[in-house]
Amino acid sequence: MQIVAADAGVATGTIYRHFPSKAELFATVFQRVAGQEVDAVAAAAGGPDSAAIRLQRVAETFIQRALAAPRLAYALLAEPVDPLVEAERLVFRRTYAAILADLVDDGIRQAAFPPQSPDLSATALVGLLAETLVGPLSPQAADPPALPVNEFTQEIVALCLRAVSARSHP
Amino acid sequence: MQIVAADAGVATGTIYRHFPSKAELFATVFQRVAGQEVDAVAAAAGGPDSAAIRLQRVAETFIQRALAAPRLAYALLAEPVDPLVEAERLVFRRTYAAILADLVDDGIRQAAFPPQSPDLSATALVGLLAETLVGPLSPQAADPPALPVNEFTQEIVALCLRAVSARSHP
DNA sequence: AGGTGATGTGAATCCCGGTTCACTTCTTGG
DNA sequence: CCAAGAAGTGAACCGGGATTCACATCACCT
Repeated sequence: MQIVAADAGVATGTIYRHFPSKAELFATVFQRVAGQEVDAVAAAAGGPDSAAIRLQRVAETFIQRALAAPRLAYALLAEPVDPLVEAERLVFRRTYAAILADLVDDGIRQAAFPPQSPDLSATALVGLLAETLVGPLSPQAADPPALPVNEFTQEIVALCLRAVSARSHP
Repeated sequence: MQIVAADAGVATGTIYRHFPSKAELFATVFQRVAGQEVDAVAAAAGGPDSAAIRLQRVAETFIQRALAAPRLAYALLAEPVDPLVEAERLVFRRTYAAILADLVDDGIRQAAFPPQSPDLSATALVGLLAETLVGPLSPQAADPPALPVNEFTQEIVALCLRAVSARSHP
């Protein structure tokens, strides 16, 4: 809190005129920033295109934004935080999942995707995206990425699309 | 530490005869327990069967063990922990990923799976499994599961298999 | 101008639980 | 049976950092 106050150019006590506790301050910040990310992804999920195309766009948006702001993405996805912030993170992930669930639902209705639980598939996609990104984002993991960014993105997109699409050989 | 000591029937100081700090004690416990889980999954990954069948077995093993010991699974996968334990968790996830990467690699060589980065796909599978399970495992989330256990398991297995398998319509 | 409430200040407080340590008790090899 | 070291004890210590609060300043209204 000392550092936050100094950074903001105010005294420590001043923070407590606006936020009841460190946890709530951090949760509020998380909420705002996460909201912007959600908005970007929600925008990518819209449009008149097929579910597959929209899913591709969502995944690309998610990945590109994460790679463009790795520290932020790491904070939003994986950094250890207060329980109150962790609760906010859960909401954040659920919101992503809700967007994806709608998308998957559309795909099923268009018969582009086979029957499946939209909620479960959406959750799986969130986990898939988050886990594949946490590696490269992790601040100390400075080892050079195994794949060039473009290939990396396309691989993950392919995984997402396959996961919810029909297989050739059941 | 007080509680751990009381639980173990020893004095607090005694713990420090065996472990240099709380973090290292917890990390050691995590390591041991995680090791058992990894062994179980590694066993499921072996055998003479096709990569797809083995992947199915791995996923089923992972899911069933998690659902059988939800609290433990939650602790291993998602519960907030000391940084040192978090590092152990990273190793744990990487170990799972390594097992799966071998499996995916086999599948590609058998031409059962299309070309893809085994490491990336394996990481994706770990994320997919972890995220779909964290919901039901989360201790406070006592809402009745949307799907019966069997269907839940089969859905997740299907997602895993599809994610690494060929699609009918590219 | 004067009063009143909101806002700012930052050193001091307070709390919490991990860790220590002087002492006791057990174990083991000679 | 006796050192001498290992293991056990638990009350007290201690550090760190979030939070408080008595006081100063500001903004705004009459």
